[in-house]
Amino acid sequence: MASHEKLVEKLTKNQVLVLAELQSAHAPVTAYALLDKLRPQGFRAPLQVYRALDRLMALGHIHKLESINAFMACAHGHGEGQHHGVAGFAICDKCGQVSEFADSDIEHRLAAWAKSNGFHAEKSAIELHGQCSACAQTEA
Amino acid sequence: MASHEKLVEKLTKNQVLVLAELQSAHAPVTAYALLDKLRPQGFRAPLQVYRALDRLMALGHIHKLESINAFMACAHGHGEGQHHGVAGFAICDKCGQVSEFADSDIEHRLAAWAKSNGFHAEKSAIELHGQCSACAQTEA
DNA sequence: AATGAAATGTAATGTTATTACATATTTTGA
DNA sequence: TCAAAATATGTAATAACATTACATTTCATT
Repeated sequence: MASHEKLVEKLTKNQVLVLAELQSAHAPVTAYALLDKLRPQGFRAPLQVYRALDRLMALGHIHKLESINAFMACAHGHGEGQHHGVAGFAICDKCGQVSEFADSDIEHRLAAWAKSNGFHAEKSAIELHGQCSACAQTEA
Repeated sequence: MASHEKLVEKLTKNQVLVLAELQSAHAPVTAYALLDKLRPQGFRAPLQVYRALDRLMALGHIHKLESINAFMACAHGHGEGQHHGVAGFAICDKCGQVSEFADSDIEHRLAAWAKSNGFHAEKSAIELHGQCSACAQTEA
């Protein structure tokens, strides 16, 4: 049991607040939108948000969608044996809906490219833009 | 012959200047860095750069690296039958060097995901971060 | 030359993110 | 326990990236 203690990450108050906001959003949220939502809870400056976001990303709890400068709670759980592979995102430019997906083939291809080119990859971003199923049907 | 005329895109002066800068850079450049480099050529405002960048991206001459807010000339040519697949980028966080790559397997997997999920993809961004071969050897 | 479309110029502002520094809280270990 | 060290927070200012709005010019076509 004691051997687990190091693994049990403890989130600080600000980190918990930011993560909770993102989890309840079920959609990407920008840093400044988070700041506004958390003002009632005492947030006053961007840095409070960005610091929490940095830590939550490092822990794998959230993702940054680089192409829209917004953040999303990770769709997967964070239990014991949960392996987090490379995540991909499909972003609907009409309605803003985002689907997270994982594809081990893509992961393997990226790893293969990295290996054969001597590139030491630490993180990746895969983002698709277009229209989601619903929006595509509602005529272009 | 005449049937080709519509296909021969003509770049404007500003677009040519921006593209030339990016091509000679052999590395990603930010919009404001481009603005500064082009001041001697008469550029005075960000919008002049952003407008040219938008058009060059639409034409496939350049790519935006979403994760670093910078732009790069496309590594491939733009001759007649040149098909431009999905491009991936490996960005070295140590030295800033960027390698562009194309992987048709990844392209197919993304297309397959999109098809089975009814997502109509229009563009994609694939960006790896880490250390390039040279930097990884110079010890972490 | 007159028209309309596309491109350009300019200013102001909006949005996203970081630096710098001060203060407070928590952890560690003597 | 208490002081030192490490971690987390607070606050202000500023930097970096991007767009809106509107006026003017250029260019292809009549």
